Amino acid sequence: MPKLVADDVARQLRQRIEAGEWEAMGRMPPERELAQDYGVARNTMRRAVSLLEEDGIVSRQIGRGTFLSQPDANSFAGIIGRIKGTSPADLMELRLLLEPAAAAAAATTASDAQLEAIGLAHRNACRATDMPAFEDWDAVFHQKIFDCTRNELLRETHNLLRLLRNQPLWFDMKKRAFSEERMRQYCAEHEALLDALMRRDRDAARDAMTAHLKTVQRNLLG
Amino acid sequence: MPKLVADDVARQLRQRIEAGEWEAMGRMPPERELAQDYGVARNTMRRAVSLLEEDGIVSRQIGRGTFLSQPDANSFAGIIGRIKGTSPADLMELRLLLEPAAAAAAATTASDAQLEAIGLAHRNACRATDMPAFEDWDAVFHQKIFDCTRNELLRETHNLLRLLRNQPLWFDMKKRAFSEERMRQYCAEHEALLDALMRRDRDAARDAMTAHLKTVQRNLLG
DNA sequence: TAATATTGGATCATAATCGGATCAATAAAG
DNA sequence: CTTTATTGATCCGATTATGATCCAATATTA
Repeated sequence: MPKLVADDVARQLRQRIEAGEWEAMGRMPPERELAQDYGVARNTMRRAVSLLEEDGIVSRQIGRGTFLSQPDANSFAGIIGRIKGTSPADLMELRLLLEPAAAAAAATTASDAQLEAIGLAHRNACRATDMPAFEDWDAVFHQKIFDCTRNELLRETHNLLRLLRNQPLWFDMKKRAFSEERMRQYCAEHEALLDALMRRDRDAARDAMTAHLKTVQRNLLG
Repeated sequence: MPKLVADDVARQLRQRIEAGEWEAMGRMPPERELAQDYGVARNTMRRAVSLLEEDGIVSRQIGRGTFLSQPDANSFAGIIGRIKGTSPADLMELRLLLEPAAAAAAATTASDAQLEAIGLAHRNACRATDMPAFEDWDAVFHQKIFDCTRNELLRETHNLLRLLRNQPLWFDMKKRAFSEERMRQYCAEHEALLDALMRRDRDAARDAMTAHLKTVQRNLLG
């Protein structure tokens, strides 16, 4: 019956997956078991699952099983595992969402002592001569801005992104993109940002951070 | 039996650790004992504990035992630990940063199939009669919008926030704030958002999401 | 201090499970 | 009849769980 039983089975499986049926365990039952449940031959079930695989909904591994492409959406560990593989482009996009907002908040909520800490990190970064030293102080600079935020979750989210940037792959990338000239540019942009913060100018701080991150984005990703 | 017993056991152990079961003594029972408790071979239990070790949750020492490692400021585990204690107010603030941007992105990048999935979640949410059912479909609705985003990190960050909202304390809060009228209002706002998405109107989608989240914020926090 | 027990680390052979692949037989549709 | 999809069967290779045994480091006890 060229009615494509496999297509039909695939559609039903897709629905069950989207309904979140096997989300908890992150994997589907074995093909042999599914075949029996649906009353079809394993070959047919194999074809049905292959369709799901072609759509990227599941991935199969010999000897292990068939796994949902979005495993452990419901566990912190699973999220962390997947977050570790994110691309620099994605990360910069998220920074552009969070950091300007943090800068704006900092402009109004920062204490004088916190502003001084930001200034110190800025001056130390400008004094740096090699890439690792600059990167360290740059990280402190951005971190201190988030510290001014009253939002603990925002701070921790930034912490998460900072950890990602410390992974080996990132280090190489930053090293390639580093140059004396760019470091001077970053310092100038930090300076402008710091000025805005000290003037308590929300909008200027937001704009300065946005401009700075776009520079970084351009340098890193072209 | 390749049923991934080790993964399963590891998940259960992780839960017991997070529940603070062995926090007092700072260490876990011996592998041999745990293996017997769970009715698995010691090799399997070893693999399960190894998974915890890889995540930095525990550390093992020959001849001494397996010890709980306290969350470090610069580890993913530490960040997660602190994130779990964040306040609803902080969380809503972060949602207001991320979700409007995601909605705007979705307006331009969503495929027709994805829009259909969002619509399906919306209709199901409107049909819901009790709070848990509505919450489930509401979660799917927002999730599907992030799925349209091309940014994996953004999706996972939203996953993280969604997980936070699933914690028991949040559940009580949402239950108190729930009412038929509010559910209808949410549905209307979802409708407006969905309209904007289908019109491919970035700005309208962003504004609709912002308006919706401000409503939620008002209802939840007063 | 010395002997013993406990605990994690490591390896091995065995068996079970699972996806991958192929083939001949059968049935349905053009 | 030709084409195509399904079936049922069989084998393969990869992965995993098990049970057993030994090693190495630490803790406990005599």
